[in-house]
Amino acid sequence: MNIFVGSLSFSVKDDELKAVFEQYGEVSSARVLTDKFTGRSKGFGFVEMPDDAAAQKAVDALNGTEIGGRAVVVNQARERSEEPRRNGGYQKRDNGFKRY
DNA sequence: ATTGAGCGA
Repeated sequence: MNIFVGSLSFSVKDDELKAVFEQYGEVSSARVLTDKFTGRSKGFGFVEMPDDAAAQKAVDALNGTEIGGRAVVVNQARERSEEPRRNGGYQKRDNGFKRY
C-alpha cells in the first residue's frame, strides 16, 4: 500500500525514511519529496509497502512518532492520478494559487 | 539564514 508521511523534518532523507518503515516490513520504495530546483525537502514523502498488513501496522505504530526530531503524520496515501500527464506531469498554475 | 499544511514531475 501507499503511505503518506507528512510533517517530516527537512533534514530527513529517503534512506532514513525507508529505514524507519523497514522495521515493520518490506519497503519497496521510500522517497522524500524534495524540490527539484533548490533540492530542499518539501517536508513530506511517500512509502510503498507490498504487504498491506505490515504497512497498516507501520502506519499505526509510526503515526505521531518522531523521525529526525519531528513528530510525523502517517496515513494511507491518496491515489495518485494517472491521468494528468499533459505537461510531463507538471501542471502550470496560471495564478498564484495551487490548483489541482 | 529563511518554512510547516499538505498528497507525489
